Amino acid sequence: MSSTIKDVAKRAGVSVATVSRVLNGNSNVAEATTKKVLKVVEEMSYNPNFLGRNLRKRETNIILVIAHSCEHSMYSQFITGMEKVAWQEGYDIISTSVNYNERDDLRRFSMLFNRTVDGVVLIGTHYKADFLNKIADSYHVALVGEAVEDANILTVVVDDKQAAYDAVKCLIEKGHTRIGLVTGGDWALSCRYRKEGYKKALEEHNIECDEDLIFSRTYDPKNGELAFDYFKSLPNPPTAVFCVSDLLAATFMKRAGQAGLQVGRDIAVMGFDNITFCEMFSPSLSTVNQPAKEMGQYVMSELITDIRTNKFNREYHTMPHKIILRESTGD
Amino acid sequence: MSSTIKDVAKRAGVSVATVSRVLNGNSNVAEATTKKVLKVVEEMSYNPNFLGRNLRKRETNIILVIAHSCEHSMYSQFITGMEKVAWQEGYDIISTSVNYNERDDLRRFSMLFNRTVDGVVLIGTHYKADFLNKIADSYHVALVGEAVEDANILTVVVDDKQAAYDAVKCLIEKGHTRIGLVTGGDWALSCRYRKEGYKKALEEHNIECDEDLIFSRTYDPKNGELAFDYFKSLPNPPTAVFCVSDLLAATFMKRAGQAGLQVGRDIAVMGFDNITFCEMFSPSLSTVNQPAKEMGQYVMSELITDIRTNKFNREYHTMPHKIILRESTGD
DNA sequence: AAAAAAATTTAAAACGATTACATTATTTTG
DNA sequence: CAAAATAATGTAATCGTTTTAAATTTTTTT
Repeated sequence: MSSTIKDVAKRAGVSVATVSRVLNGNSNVAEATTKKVLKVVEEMSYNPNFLGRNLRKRETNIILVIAHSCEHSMYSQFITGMEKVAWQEGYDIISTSVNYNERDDLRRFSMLFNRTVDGVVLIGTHYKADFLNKIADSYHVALVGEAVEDANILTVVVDDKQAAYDAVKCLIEKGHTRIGLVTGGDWALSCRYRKEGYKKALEEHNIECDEDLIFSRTYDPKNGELAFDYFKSLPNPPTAVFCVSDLLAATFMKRAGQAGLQVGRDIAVMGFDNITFCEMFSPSLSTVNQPAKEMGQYVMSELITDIRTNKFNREYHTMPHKIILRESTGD
Repeated sequence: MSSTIKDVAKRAGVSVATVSRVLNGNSNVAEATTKKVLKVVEEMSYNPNFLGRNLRKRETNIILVIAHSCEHSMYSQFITGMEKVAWQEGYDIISTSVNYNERDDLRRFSMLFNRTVDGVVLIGTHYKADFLNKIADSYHVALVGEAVEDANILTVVVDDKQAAYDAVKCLIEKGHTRIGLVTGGDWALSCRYRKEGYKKALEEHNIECDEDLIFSRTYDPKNGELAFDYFKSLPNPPTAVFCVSDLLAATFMKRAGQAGLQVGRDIAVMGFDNITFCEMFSPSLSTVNQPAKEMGQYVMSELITDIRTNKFNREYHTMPHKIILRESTGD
């Protein structure tokens, strides 16, 4: 059994209060005492039990990050950014991933309810607004990477509409007029906004929006392949395609290659997110970059401020995206 | 401020002990009382504070998973497996990723030392044996996916030597005799074993091992490209390449494609891990599958047993790998 | 109906820290 | 030099639970 603050106190010949003061860097303790205590702490390799500490302080200095997959490289960037700020501020970050299951998903929040963590950041979530709003009344919660409609919660995202607009405009400027859209369906807010941006770009360049060129299923990567097959079956297929995620773009390209097309020359493809693999694909994938690390930093900084002041910041904050051109869109 | 067990007790007209018993499913409580208490719990939407509970019980039922990147799809499989078992057993899993930094890395263990978690699983770690052994004397720690030399700790891995042997043998059987190895260097145990397996396969098929065909750097993906450039510069380049990770294989293939080679026809490439993207690459990547989910289940099951019985299981357990053939190795 | 046994319930003591308040030792000040 | 101010330390309450041991109530047995 590991030693407690009492053991340290006894061995150092002081009271537990003094030990606690030394360990918490309290100024009102004589230098000699400090030394003596620290020596004993070292000798006994004492580690304070945070259950005791946290119970008394009524805080844990831990933030939970809930992501619906930890595989996504953008998510890991979010976390890197969050961690940087959190550590600076004396907080730790832990994470857990969800898999779309009502019962399990609720369980993810239990650490918030039972006070194991001080706050939660949701990455790319699909919880409903009602659910989130209710929680956010009494706990500190924030969203990053994906907004939720009507959720009145601190949210940090890119301007999806503008980003999609820029991406499609870029394809148009390369001379394309028949541009396909591969999207995840209207249930995701980001997809809705990206579709709007897509349409706006076409409109502004006097290109009629052909609904046949919109392939809308889910984010499941295999839908990239299906999208290609579908487009190929059209009498007048698109010469460029904008996919709302790099994974969809990846499988789209894969299928295009199998069908004998050379992506970048025969057809242009643009993704979204700028995941690590974009550069590894052949051809490398043009995409829209989200400043994930910075987004993570921002959201964490705001959340910690909220926790400390016990305020509830409901800001909807957008951060700048960037179009990254690689081989998949040709020259 | 949220309500406590005291508030519930008062409102239900019973003692806190009774409330606690109801909440913990203790049998010695009258049915009527149970109902009454549960009703109040519901009304007040009471959530027990786990800091209090955990302090008293001296356990948290949380396991921490430390991975050095959460981007790797195999890691996410490990976690899926671990989570399955953990949940069954009433444990929760949280995770954190490390980034090779002495100071930070130690900090990852603090949750173990300060009793915030009951145990730790390390995924693909590079901590040193001394460090781990010392910790494992007093805390519950396990390794999965990568062993550490001389670490006397519960470890769950595949038989890397045999796996590499099988992979290379497969290339040999496809008629290759000049087979390159792209490895991460001898500091990683898995790389050492895989190199041994590579050599053994050559040897058993009477192919002389040409040290020029071994490219040994780090796991950094860009070394795949460098490996290709290096091999291409040889007077007699390999016709097949075995890479110790899919990421190395991916960048190798990418570079080969850029150089005008058609992977699968002009050169065969075999990876290791079977990450999600293997199927998305063009051509799709042949590889060695690790039963990551099952490995996760096994390690978690053993670890929890250890925690409960306060034993320290030092088993080194290997699980079956599988060669997956796709396009990158041709027909 | 009383005694014994069983079933509930409660009061109070943990768990391991922090911290308000009390006390003692040391300086400073008039 | 005594009184006041300050610094250092100790005592004990507290955080929100669980759980032991004791007390109470209910049920069963005689």
